[in-house]
Amino acid sequence: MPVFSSGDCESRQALYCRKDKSLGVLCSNFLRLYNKDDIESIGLDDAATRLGVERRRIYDVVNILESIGVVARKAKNQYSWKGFAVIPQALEELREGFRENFTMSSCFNSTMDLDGCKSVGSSDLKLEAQDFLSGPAKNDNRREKSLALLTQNFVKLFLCSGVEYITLDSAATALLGDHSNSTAMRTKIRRLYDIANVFSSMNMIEKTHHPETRKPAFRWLGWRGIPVNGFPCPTSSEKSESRKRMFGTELTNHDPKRNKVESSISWMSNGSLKYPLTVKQEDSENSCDRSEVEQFMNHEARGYVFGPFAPESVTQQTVLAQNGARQNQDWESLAFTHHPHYHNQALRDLFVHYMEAWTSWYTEVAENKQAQEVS
DNA sequence: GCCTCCCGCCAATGC
DNA sequence: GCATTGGCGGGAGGC
Repeated sequence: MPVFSSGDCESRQALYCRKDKSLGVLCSNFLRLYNKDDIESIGLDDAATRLGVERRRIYDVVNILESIGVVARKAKNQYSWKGFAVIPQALEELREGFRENFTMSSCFNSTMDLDGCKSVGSSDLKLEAQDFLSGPAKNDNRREKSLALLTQNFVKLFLCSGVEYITLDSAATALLGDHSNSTAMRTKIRRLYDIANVFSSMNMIEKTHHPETRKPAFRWLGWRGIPVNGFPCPTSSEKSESRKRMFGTELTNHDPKRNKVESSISWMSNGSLKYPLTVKQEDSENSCDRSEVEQFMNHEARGYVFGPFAPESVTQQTVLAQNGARQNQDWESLAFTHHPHYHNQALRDLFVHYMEAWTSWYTEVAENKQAQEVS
């Protein structure tokens, strides 16, 4: 008997409800089930039985989680639970691996690409697509197309390009390398929806709209900790979205203004590509604005409140102990580790300015808090 | 109408 | 040869 029964559709027991079957919900349930100290190994058959799904679906979730290190394959049918603590390191490894063999040239002026096509906008990015696609040798066809590798490359798109919003069709084009094959594109986009569902349920990305094109797009949130009580902290764009997607639900199209899929990528003749990006800007309504930082810092000030997925080893006291003097240093090192490494000088300067302002503001907040505690 | 993505077929791979 | 793994795309739910 499944451990987790249907949620929204419980009253419609006999009726089929697609939302209950989504990969995002399954991922949430999977994490809830196995995020425990005493979990050493995860049996796929056991997981399928307890979650009430086919084994095939467990493979999807496990492959995606494995690509960011949350689980690791031990043996046939057996995975070990690594936990959420490994995610920052896994993300950093992806970034580092990317940096080693990736050449990127940012151009923030409206330019012409090599085959003469006008670039999409003022903030375009040229990527050497062949360098970007990391993974096994090209003749290893099956592995090359694996969900795990696709997941890692999808994450790299966010981590290493400096883009804030990515549409799935542009991601598919970037990762596929051949946008003329419509069947392959559709398949790739299907897989990206799967990945997006899982990451969204973990609050690592959010579905929103590209501020320029208004097309459905995904915004990278990164690993910010465990969702509070099963629901993530609202982000700035969530606040501005009139219709909100709740944690653990699917990413079905809820945009009242549907747009026909059209690739926003123009390809260069040498295989390089351009795709629209929105560079993180301080004054952008969708960027990590001050209120969002405040909200994030508020969590820190009183100790992060872990939700149902919280590692049990992380106690409130442990979290509190991390506050105080070490906090600023930790945030700085975290920021250093995870900040985008812009090749563009202007962007780098902007980021440095942003970081300095943030650090200064945080120091002030920390000092005030300390003063309050003393008094 | 069409975006989203579940479902299960079946080929590749492992034992 | 059987079991496991997982790519793939048809087609239907949902907005």
